[in-house]
Amino acid sequence: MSADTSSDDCEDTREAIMKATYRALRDNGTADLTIQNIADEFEKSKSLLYYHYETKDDLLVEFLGWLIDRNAEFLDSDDVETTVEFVEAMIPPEVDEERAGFRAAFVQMRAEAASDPDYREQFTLYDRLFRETLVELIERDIEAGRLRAVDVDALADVLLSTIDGAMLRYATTDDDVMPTTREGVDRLLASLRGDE
Amino acid sequence: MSADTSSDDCEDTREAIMKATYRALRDNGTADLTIQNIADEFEKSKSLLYYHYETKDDLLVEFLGWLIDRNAEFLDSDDVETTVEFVEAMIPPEVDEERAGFRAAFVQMRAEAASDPDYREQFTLYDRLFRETLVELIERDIEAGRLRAVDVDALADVLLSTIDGAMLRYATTDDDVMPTTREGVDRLLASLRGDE
DNA sequence: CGGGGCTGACTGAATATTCAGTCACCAATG
DNA sequence: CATTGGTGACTGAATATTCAGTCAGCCCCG
Repeated sequence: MSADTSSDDCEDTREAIMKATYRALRDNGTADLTIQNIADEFEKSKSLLYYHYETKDDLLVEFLGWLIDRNAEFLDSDDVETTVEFVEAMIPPEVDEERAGFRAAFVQMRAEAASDPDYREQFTLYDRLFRETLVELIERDIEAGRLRAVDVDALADVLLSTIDGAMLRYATTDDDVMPTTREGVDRLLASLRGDE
Repeated sequence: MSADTSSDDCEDTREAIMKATYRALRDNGTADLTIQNIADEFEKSKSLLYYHYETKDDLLVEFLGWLIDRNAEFLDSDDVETTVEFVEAMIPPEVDEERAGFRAAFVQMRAEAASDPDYREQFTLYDRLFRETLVELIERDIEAGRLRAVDVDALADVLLSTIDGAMLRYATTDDDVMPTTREGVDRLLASLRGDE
């Protein structure tokens, strides 16, 4: 009987704060991700951030979860049934401005994990989840005869590393590395199809 | 007749500052990379940092170049003659504590490039250099018959993305993704050897 | 009229940056 | 040789600035 879809000011505001944080991160980078910069992207006041979150760290922890969830959505929205579709969802052919900003934000948060244990834990879970998903897809492809029998773990790790690497390179260089990388992965997977 | 190997206080000091910055970054992360933390890793005084560099940003820009040069050295030190050796140099089998710290530092600097144009420019050049190197190695392998004829650009991009992705995942998760990724790449390259 | 959502002005601590001055060393000069 | 002046490396203390976090109180809706 609880009103789930009612106008929940609190949740709406928190969601708006997440979006503001996202914009501030995307445009300014982690180095300048200040409470003030977040507030500037937010329609309401800086003080309100402290009404909804204890500290800046609190806010950022929640934001990291939010960002990771958003990334996972790229897999659900398209229904991904095969390894090729997984790759296609993560290294899409078309240039998408919004997604470019998203990758910039994601990469910067992820790099923090190199020195922050809490972040690292989150990204470890994220990495395992994606890896497991990929392993299942590969196994299903092999069973269905869409893929030659291969070392599933090794292939999953290569694909995941390639996807993450393409994202890193895309976010941190001026060259568009996505199309060529994608073509290479396609050829690689094609060569692994059932033509023993 | 100019003394090239003379004791050059200035250059020695600047090198010491680079090393101190490296240690501060590796241990504290970009978020806590303060002038004070750098000074703590440095045997001389904090003021001296400002004697040798205009601002913190100045220092960091020089540091980025230094770090990138250091990374390139991994290729020169081992003499890399084939694609396989390139991969081996970038995804080495043995666990190396020092190199782990180096990767952590490198990834954190690189992520900054997502929002800082100066950093981005540096990493664009870095990426192109590595890509060119890889292209030449692949072409040489094909000519020598060590590799089947393939789309050189596509293969180079896949390998580079995989290497960068392995580094990112290694630096930001608790799982050691290197061995499995490396095995996968080895299998991939093996399947591309001259057995048409 | 009471309480939740919200604000602007403010504060203290952290941090970057400056600066006056020390010290070792060198070169020229009487 | 002894003195003088000059210079570059360096320091400690002071200053300027940024930034997370606080607080007293407003507004509006039930």
